[in-house]
Order: sequence, then structure tokens, then C-alpha cells
Amino acid sequence: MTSASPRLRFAPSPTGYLHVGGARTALFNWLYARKFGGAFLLRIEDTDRARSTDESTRAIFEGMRWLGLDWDEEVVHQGANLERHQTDARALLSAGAAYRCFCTAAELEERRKTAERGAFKYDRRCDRLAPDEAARRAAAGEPFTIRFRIPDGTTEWEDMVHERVAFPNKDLDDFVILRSDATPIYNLAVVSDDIAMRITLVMRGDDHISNTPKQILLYRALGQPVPQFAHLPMIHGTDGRKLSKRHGATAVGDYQHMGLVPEAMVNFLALLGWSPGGDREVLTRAELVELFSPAGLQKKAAIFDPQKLEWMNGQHLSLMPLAELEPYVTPAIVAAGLATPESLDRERERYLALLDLLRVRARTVDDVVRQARPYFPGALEYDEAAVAKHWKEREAAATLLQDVHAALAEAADWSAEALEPLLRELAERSGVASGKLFQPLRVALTGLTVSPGIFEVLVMMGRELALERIASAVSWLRGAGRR
RNA sequence: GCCCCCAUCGUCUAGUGGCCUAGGACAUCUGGUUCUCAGCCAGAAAACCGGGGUUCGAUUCCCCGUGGGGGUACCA
Repeated sequence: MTSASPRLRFAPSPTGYLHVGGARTALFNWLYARKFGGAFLLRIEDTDRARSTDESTRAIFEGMRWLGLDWDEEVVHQGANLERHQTDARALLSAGAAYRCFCTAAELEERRKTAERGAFKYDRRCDRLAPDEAARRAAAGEPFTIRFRIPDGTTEWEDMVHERVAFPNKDLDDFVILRSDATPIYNLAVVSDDIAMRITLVMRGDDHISNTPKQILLYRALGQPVPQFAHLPMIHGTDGRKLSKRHGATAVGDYQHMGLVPEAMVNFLALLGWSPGGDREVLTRAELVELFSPAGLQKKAAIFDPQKLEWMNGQHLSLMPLAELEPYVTPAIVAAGLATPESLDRERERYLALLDLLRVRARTVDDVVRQARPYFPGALEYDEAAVAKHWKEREAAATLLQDVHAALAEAADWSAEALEPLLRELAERSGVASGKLFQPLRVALTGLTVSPGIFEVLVMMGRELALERIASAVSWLRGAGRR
């Protein structure tokens, strides 16, 4: 074994969308390859042609790209590797490591049913067939599968996360490697493909741990070097069971549409089942690569906590460079009908300042959009709770807001420094605490109870829009808003 | 049934025999915060699954139990 650079792969089957569990597996493979200067390959494992779809393949590519997990080589089967799989199966057959089995699926099913308490194991009856009889029956066109013969002994390996794992071979079943229609079974296909792609480290979910001894035996029978293995813990839902649709969003695309940012998703997923040690938690992709080490890989299954994911997304929203955040927010702003890409571009500086102002209080891109609405022209909807709380006495609120409007209309300088004393004096003259003025004003300007500081809102909104919003609030209070 | 894997606050985790009166983060609760909070600050509550060993000394090493998970297909 040379110290050549490692080659890893992520090999999802295209039978659905990219699942967060799969994404996490892909992420660790990617992290390892990027950290240790290896190659990260993406292989679409469509051994099961019936369930595989092109749509799934596209969804996987899209999910991977969104997460920023770039791959160095790509393999999509489309049956192209079938011939190699068959060649490997036949090589095993002629080398005597496998044998033809004429038992039909129906017969097997029947025997399984009558076996004691689910303790079924193939009895090797076809392995006891005389070689010439087997050859004769095959030549006569009788359908058969090819079964791998499990040798005696123990199969063990040094797992990168579990250390030594051992399986007594007597507990393994002679498994089928080639179906009666000459298509390969998963265990053969993976080994054959991993050999062809010269994979040196197989990193996958630990639900594959019991496939590993079978695959190691296959490598040996094929006379090929056995790669290293790393079996990652699973991700469970909040009820402790394997993550599934019941737990809500499980496709990475769902999170994209929920306003999550890939940096946060990657960060969160990396910390599910891995730790850099110490207290560091909010990390960029580059820091993750820098810090990554298989020593921090966890053995225990982790529960997916959407709340922490949201919190982490908020952290990334606040910490990432504005220029990186902008491309995530703009499509959502446009989709909400607040502006066009062109209009945002014309006022880019002001737009970025707005994002900077809003992102602190946001956990998702959707939160940013919701908070951004008041700063763009167009009628506001007043939040019910906000109205109930701060515009309780409608006429009084209207009067107060009218005074604010009058005062602001005469402001010589539209800056936070000038506006603050102006409004505070007005509050004093009106005999109300400043908060009793700022809150109704906040509702008038934003329709919400939560916003940045009131002077920052005023400045960001600009004189014209701000005055217009206050005037609309006054007429709403005196007109349509009245019951 | 059989085989394999796993086990620190509710959750993600730090911890590699004495630094542990077990640390951090999310969530929860409390208090503070020139105007709001979903922001910020301060604080509280909250865990080494059980039993045996090994050792001067176990969260840490070993064994057994218990619990959880995975596998046991002509699925992947």
C-alpha cells in the first residue's frame, strides 16, 4: 500500500431527493478529501433500475451544488457498468468462489417461512450439485443466480471510527451476487465499482456495517486490495428513530426553500456526528476543512434538532460577508414582489445597508424578507397584535401620529442624530414617555412590533416613504381600521 | 430468534485514569438592556444507564446486565 492520496466517493441511489443523512455522509467524505488532499467522487448508484429516476439524479446534483460540495469526478451508471459486474461475477464463479443456485425466489420464500423463528440461512444445497449437473442445467436454459460462497473463519477490519469490528463468517449467508436476469446485487456492484474507481476509503452510514464483511470477502476473492472503512453514525429524528418523512423536512431542498443558507446547513450537519474538540461551534466551510479530523468522528447516532439548525442559520446570516448574503436574499425579495433585480442594483449600497440592518434579528432568509417589506413602496398590513397593543386608543394614536408627522415634515436634517432629539422633545411636550411614542410609530412605519431602532428605521426608510407611511396610518386609524 | 454497533444535561457535544465541585452550545426559566426583540448582557435549572471488577484513584480500562439502533432479500 503506497501513501498515494486518498480517493473517496459518495454513492447515493437516485430513488428520491438528497436526504439530510445522505448529505451529511457526502459532507464528511468531502471534508476528508479536501483536508487530506484526496479526490472526492460522486457516483450515482442506479443498480436498481426500476426505482431509479433521472429526476432524482438531478435533485442530487442540485443539492450537492447548493451545499457547495464540489466533486472531482462523476459517474452515472445508466447500466454502462453492467458488463463489468457480470464479468466479476463470472470470474468468481470460474475461480470457484461462487456457485450457481437454481433455487427459485418462490422456493426460497417458502423455506424462509417455515424456518424456525426467522433463523433462516441458505442451506447451500445448490453448492452440493455435481459440477457437470449444474453446467448441464444452466446450458439447458434453467434460470439460476450466482451465489458467493462464504469461507470459514472470521472477517474483521480496523474501522476508522469503530476501531476493530469482527464478524464470525458462520453468521454470514451465502449471498446472491448476480440475479437470474444477470443483473448484479448491490454488494457486488459497489465492490466492483469501488475497485474500478480505485477508492481507498469507503466512508458511509453505519447501517452498512453488516454489509462490510461480505464486501471484504468479495475484494479478497477478486484478488483486490481492501480499502479502508469508516462507518458514520446515523441521524435520528426527535423520537430517536431513523430520520424519515414523519419528522418533517428531510430533503436538503426543503431547507433551501425554508430560507436556510448552505453555510449553516453544512456547519450544522458537520457538527452532527463530529466535533473539532473544545467549544467551537459556528464555523465556515473553510474552517471546517481546516479543523476536520477523523478522530473527532462520533460513534453514537445523533438526533436532528431543527431549532439548533435555525439558530445556527441566524449566526451565519449575521456573520457572513454581506456580498455573500445578498445572492441568497435577492431572489426571495424579488419573489415577494418587493423589488426587481434591476431596482435593487440601482440602489445597491442602500440595499446592502438594509440587509445589514435587518439580518441581526433574522434566523432565516424569510425573516429578512418579512422585515424588509416596509422599506419598499407599497401598502402595509398592520400586525393584529401590534395594533391591539400599541394602537389601542385609536383616536389618541391618530392624533399622536399626526403630531409626529408634522414634526418630522419640518425636520431639516434627516439623520438619526437630528431625528432623535426632535422626537424626544415631541414626546415630552405631549406628556408621554418616549416608548409610548416610539412604539405606535414603529407600528405605523413597519406594521410590526419588532424592528431595528426607530431612528435607524426612519433613516433607512427615507423621508418621503416614512411620512407617507405615517399619513396612511393616521387615515387607517380614523377610517377603515375603525370597527 | 441470531449477528453487529452504540450509551455524558431534553438535544448537539467537551472530556482519552487524578486538572471534574463534569465544561460549552441549542432549547427552557429568571433578571437587565438609552425605544421594541426574535437582538445583546448576566444568571438559574439540567447529565456521566445499572452492577461487578482492575487500580492508591474511575465518566474515562475490562466483564455482565439493561436500554437504544442497525442488519438478517434474486432492496440499496
